[in-house]
Amino acid sequence: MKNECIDCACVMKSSSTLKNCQLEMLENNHAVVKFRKGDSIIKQGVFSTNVIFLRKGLVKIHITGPYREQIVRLIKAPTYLGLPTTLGDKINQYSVTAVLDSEVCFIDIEVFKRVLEENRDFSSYIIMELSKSELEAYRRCANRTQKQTRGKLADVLLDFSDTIFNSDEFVLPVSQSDIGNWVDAGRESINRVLSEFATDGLIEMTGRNVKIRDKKLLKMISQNG
DNA sequence: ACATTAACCCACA
DNA sequence: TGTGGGTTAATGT
Repeated sequence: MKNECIDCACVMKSSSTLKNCQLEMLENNHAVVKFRKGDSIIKQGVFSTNVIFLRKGLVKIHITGPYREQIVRLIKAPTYLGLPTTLGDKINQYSVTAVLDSEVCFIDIEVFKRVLEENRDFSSYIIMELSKSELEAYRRCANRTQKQTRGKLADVLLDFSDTIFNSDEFVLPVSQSDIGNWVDAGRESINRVLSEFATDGLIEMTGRNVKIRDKKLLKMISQNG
């Protein structure tokens, strides 16, 4: 068989525990697809029979609420996508859109389930991931309702810096109105607070280029709301 | 909400 | 292949 899946992060962190026949099963039932930024990877409301593994890139998960589009989270490779929506319901409960150019691997749900059944380590790894993700969602939920915009925006900037880009200097991958939809604020508040941060010397901003100048203070703002 | 700017597409040379 | 114009989305106030 090709060794695409062995090197592929599809089986990341569990490759050692997957038996050859299981790898082969994945190998014969997957498809690698590239997406340009802005492309839709999963559409809310559509029937789905695939689990998706994000190999490269950055995506946003979002749902259309009663009033507007709500961005739930940004998530970078490598990670599984669409587990809750594919295992929990036949119809996708949310959308996933590429924020940067991305590469994903589609895996048939039945094959995925079979590997889950056959491989304990793999299943517990998946449960761990889902649990972490749920805890993260709870934390964000509390933050979103209780923090003020400056605190939430500080969170976002720190998230970009520490988790997503691992750098104090980065290019905002999403528009300001997207950030607004994400942290539950209007785009003009985002804009206002961003320039406020800039004049206060917390960050430097040219267009979408951001350089973090005072991370300690930013963390303070993040903690104190 | 309005003014300005940047990005994009398309026709045309 | 490059340029002008027109349109739309993003941004700043």
